[in-house]
Amino acid sequence: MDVVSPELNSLLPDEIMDTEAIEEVPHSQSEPMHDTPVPMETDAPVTSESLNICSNAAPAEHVQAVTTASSVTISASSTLFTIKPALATSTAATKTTDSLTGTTVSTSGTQKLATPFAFSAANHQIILSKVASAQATEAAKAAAAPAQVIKQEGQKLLVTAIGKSGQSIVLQLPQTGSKPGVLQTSGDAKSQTPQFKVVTIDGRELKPVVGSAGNQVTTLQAHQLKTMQIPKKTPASSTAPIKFIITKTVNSKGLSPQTSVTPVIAGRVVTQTSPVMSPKTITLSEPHNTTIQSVPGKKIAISPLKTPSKVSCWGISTLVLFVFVSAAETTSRPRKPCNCTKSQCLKLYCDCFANGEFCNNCNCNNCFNNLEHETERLKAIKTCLDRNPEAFKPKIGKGKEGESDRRHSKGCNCKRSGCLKNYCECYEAKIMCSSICKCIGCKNFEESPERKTLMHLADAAEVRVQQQTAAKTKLSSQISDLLMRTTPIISSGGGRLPYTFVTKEVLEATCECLLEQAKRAEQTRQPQAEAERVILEEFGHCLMSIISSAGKAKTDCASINC
DNA sequence: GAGTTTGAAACT
DNA sequence: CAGTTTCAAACTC
Repeated sequence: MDVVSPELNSLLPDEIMDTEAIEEVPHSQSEPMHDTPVPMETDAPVTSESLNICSNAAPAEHVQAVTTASSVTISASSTLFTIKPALATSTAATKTTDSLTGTTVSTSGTQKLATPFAFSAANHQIILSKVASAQATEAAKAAAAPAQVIKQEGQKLLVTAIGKSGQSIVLQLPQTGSKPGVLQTSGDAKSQTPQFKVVTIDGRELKPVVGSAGNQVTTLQAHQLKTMQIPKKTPASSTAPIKFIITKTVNSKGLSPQTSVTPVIAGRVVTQTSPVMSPKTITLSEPHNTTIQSVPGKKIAISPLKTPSKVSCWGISTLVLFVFVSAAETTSRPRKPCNCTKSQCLKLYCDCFANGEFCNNCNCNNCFNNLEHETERLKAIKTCLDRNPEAFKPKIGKGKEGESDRRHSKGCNCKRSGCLKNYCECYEAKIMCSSICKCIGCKNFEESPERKTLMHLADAAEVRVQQQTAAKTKLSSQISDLLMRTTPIISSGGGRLPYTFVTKEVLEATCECLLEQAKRAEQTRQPQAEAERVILEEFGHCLMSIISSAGKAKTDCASINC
């Protein structure tokens, strides 16, 4: 379903609508852009910068963004970006390569990124990107082009864009489908301001949106989509945000309406650098006042793992912050706690770290995989990526044509397990070994009788577990029901069953009676059978007394209530 | 729960 | 790249 209105189509360049070829999308004609990969290095000065990441309530283990007073690490695909404030004095130059574009990001003191700044929420992804204009002017350079998604509420995404002098913003929603769509804000051609775009991916439907100038919140509807002119920046309003609410419609892949969504992240790309010669460099850093804003204590990490299937590449590479937003999703996919003892959870031995997540409720010792040790964590991430640029990519990917849909990206190397135990990463992922596996004595292939037997056993076990679970649920339900029916107290007009009178005192008295009978039987040297009989008989008397008392109490109560 | 086995990750 | 060591999870008892 195309969620973009014809009206919008006429307003925006066709390529924006092409969600199938987002990487090759040329720039708007009104906004001259480079149509070649952007050089990632530039000596252009940094004008200003701001990266602002916050989370309202995202579960710690799912929100992946790390920011500190000194740096922010963002990774896209296998790329690691370390973003430092403009005033950072570090001279340690680092380079990372964007596997998607093949370009290199260099850092030296100040991180310069010829990339858009992007982030995502849950399975849908939002990419905010700052796109440099080839003809950007000094005025444009000075003007910030910020935006940030503040949070998500149900089907709505609240996006804050800080107004920029003379900048026009067009918001366009993506087409549905599996490929990324584009939600773009573009700079005003006349003012030659840098472009600014917002991208959504994963085929999520977003209702076309538009915001009106001024500091207000607007729910944007498809028919409202239009070009918006942000008023000239004034000192008084320069920091005041213009807010948009992007309303997300539900599609087959969407979150359920009941999903309690928490957001997310706010990202802001404020400036770009060189206006003419190297307009593709963007500087990101943290704002002065805050890092994690909305919800203290909530962890935010930038995951090097959660990579989109495709990332916008408008002549520039893309930074993507993957953010998971749903508490419900968290509970539905709890991460197994790690038990690392020696790795400080900063090596790929640690599953949490390997999945780009913070340790949370783990059993690890000396854990550094947390916000308190973000410097070390960032360094460790970089080390891993230096060693293997695909270290954080999912190991289970799509196989070659003609092969299974899913296969291990590297293949396993099992020698003794026959690839039929969870030691084997293929088996653990419930996929069969493939031609790239180097395993010895593999039994994890389609026709393997051992594998079939194991599968049958596993299926049977699963059925058994399901049955047991169902039985437990039913029993629990029955108990609850029984308790509910016996809970009503006298004052409510209901009656108590006799056993509710079996208090501690009554039990003690009953036991004393039974013991007394036992003593008598022993003293009179009665046979054991006779002793048991009198004890049971006494027990019956006790029960009758309890029942009788209960009935009497009920009667008394009824008369009182009358 | 302790000890063993296993194979990926890390190291040389 | 190959061999070795380290590590944490899987497994066994």
